[in-house]
Amino acid sequence: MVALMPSSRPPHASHSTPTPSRTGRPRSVEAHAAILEATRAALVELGWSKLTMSDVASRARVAKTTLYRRWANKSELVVDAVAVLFDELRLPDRGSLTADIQGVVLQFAALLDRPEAKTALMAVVAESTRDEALRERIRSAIVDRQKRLVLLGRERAQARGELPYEEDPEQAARNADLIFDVIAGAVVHRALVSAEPVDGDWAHTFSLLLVNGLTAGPAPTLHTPERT
Amino acid sequence: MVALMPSSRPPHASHSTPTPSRTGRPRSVEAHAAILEATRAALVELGWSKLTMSDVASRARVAKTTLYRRWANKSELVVDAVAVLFDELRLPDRGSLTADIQGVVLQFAALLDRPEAKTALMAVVAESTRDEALRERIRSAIVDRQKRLVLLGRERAQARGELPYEEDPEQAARNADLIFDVIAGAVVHRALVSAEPVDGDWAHTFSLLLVNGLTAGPAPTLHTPERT
DNA sequence: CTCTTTCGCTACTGGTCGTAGCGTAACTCG
DNA sequence: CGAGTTACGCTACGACCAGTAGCGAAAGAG
Repeated sequence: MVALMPSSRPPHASHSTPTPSRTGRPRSVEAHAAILEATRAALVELGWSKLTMSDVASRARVAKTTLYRRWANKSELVVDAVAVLFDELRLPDRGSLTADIQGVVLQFAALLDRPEAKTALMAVVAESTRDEALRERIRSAIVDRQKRLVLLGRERAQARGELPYEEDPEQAARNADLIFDVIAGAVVHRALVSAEPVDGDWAHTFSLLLVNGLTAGPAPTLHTPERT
Repeated sequence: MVALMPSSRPPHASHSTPTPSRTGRPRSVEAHAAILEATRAALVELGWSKLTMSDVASRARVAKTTLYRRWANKSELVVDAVAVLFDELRLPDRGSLTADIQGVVLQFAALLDRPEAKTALMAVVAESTRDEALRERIRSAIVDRQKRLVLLGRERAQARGELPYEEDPEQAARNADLIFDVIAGAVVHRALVSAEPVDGDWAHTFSLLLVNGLTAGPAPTLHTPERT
């Protein structure tokens, strides 16, 4: 995890620095948890744009100043509040790569159906286009953590003989990133932009498409063609 | 187009209703264009979160009240301001489906690299999770309009014999939607969430993956498997 | 017991949203 | 040309929010 042990240090830390300062009154762990919980509750009721720091503070029975001592702004707080939801994602072992992908797609869709995740995710990504620190926080707290699902899925598929083992580690990493962007991107776009349901049917068709693409061509290697 | 002829009517219209009211002073077309232009400029300089209606008004040399007479809020204004950018997308005819997809992916990536598109797109989608009217406006002004690219690409591929003709029109529509979500979703995720460059190499590998997926299995038909 | 840091509280500045009310400008119709 | 209708620019306003400052008190560490 990233932000469960409130590890003080400079103004706004909340991740990294496992054993930082030692003296003085420690930050309250209960308050930390209460704030994140209150943030999620406020997201459900109010959504991103109408969520206010004062409201979160009063819900968490905490002074508004305490919020600003721990998070620089609304975006960073919301990232931490929502990040933990994504850690609930699991890769089911259903016997085939297609079925595994379908399973995780449905889980991801269920997560995106929760109002607090729905409204927060896109908003913080939007903010991150103009905030390097926020982008890094999203990456470390959410995105990079969930790549585990792709890596695990590939391992299983390789063990089953559904996917070839890749020799070049750089190539393997690029492919994992590609698969991650395709899966996460497609589901998010379907659920939030197209606003159409991600049901078992869609998830199955999509999984089939992806697995076909992965296994048909002999592992698409890089060509570096001319641009536009 | 949707919002070029400022077609008055009730408080906030700006799309639909081609020839509505007839009497009274007509809305200024110059003001309309100036406002959208000013909105884009403000997005470039300030980004979504720091963009204010007052600022847009003064840039467009227009009273703030005029903005509110035409758009209900910031989100709707920004959707109209940004929508026109997406109409510049073209499907190049490069001789093969893979190359065509790669070309449009690179164009889309270039569009998402523009600060005004980058910061606005995710923000309005985030808002739309709690605003049905806004969601509909995004759909009609941006999303549905760009599905033309998928339909055209499929037509060309079918003419070349790269893709089979689909008999069931419902099935064909579902597949087009799927492809649209996969392409747009993957590119957006790569560019804005993973924040990694969408270069010719990535676009080519992705296109290969997608085309393989489309042509390998005999047109993935729906199975409707059990959920989760 | 002292030092250090966090805490809750109050108060404040600077800024935004969105609206109301007014007199004026522009256009249509008869 | 005149009457009716609608948009416009302007000013002012109320409500609300972000983020900060300064205080005394509390909670641990050594």
